[in-house]
Amino acid sequence: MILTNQSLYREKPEVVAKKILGMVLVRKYQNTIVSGRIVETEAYLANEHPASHSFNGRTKRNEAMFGDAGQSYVYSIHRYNCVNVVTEVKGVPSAVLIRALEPLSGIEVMRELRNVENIKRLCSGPGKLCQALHITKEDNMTRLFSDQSSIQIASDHYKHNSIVTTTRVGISKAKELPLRFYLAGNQYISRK
DNA sequence: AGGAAGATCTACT
DNA sequence: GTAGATCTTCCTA
Repeated sequence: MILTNQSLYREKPEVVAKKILGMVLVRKYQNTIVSGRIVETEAYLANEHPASHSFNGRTKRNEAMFGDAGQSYVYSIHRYNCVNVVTEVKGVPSAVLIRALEPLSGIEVMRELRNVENIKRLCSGPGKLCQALHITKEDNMTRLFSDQSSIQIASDHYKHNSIVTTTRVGISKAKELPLRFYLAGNQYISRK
């Protein structure tokens, strides 16, 4: 298991979205390592994209998207949180939403935090995986490539299946764009 | 100060 | 499939 380099995230979000598929999201939570393989992502492009949070300019909420590549952007929607990885250079507000994980370690902790037994339902959605890994607004703007951070993205050189590309989920604008990616045949994605 | 919208999830039918 | 929960942020007044 090796940490990722920050330079990985300086590329376009649709490139990063595919690169981090198959990598592992690692959370240090109360002396336990809670982790899962990233099996589903979505790209949100800088500016001019009506579906992106950054479309209407910089606000307190989307501040992290304007920051440097490789840091987290955590936002809340209804009663849940979702976590993104910021991409491209500082000042360009693009990001990749992590939509689903295949649980790897700390599964009992996930079950407690989620109050759900079925392993396929622990992390099969952006709000669910944040609950399972206890990711909150406190974790906004965490450097995911640093070994100092309590949330990281790492690689275990897993050889994954081919990547399926579809339209994004749950948004009302620009929903026709093919910017959602997931691992073919994986059982832990949020939907087909 | 109040209201509306949202990159969601669960529990029903 | 659809309703309802119920949080944060932004917009308007």
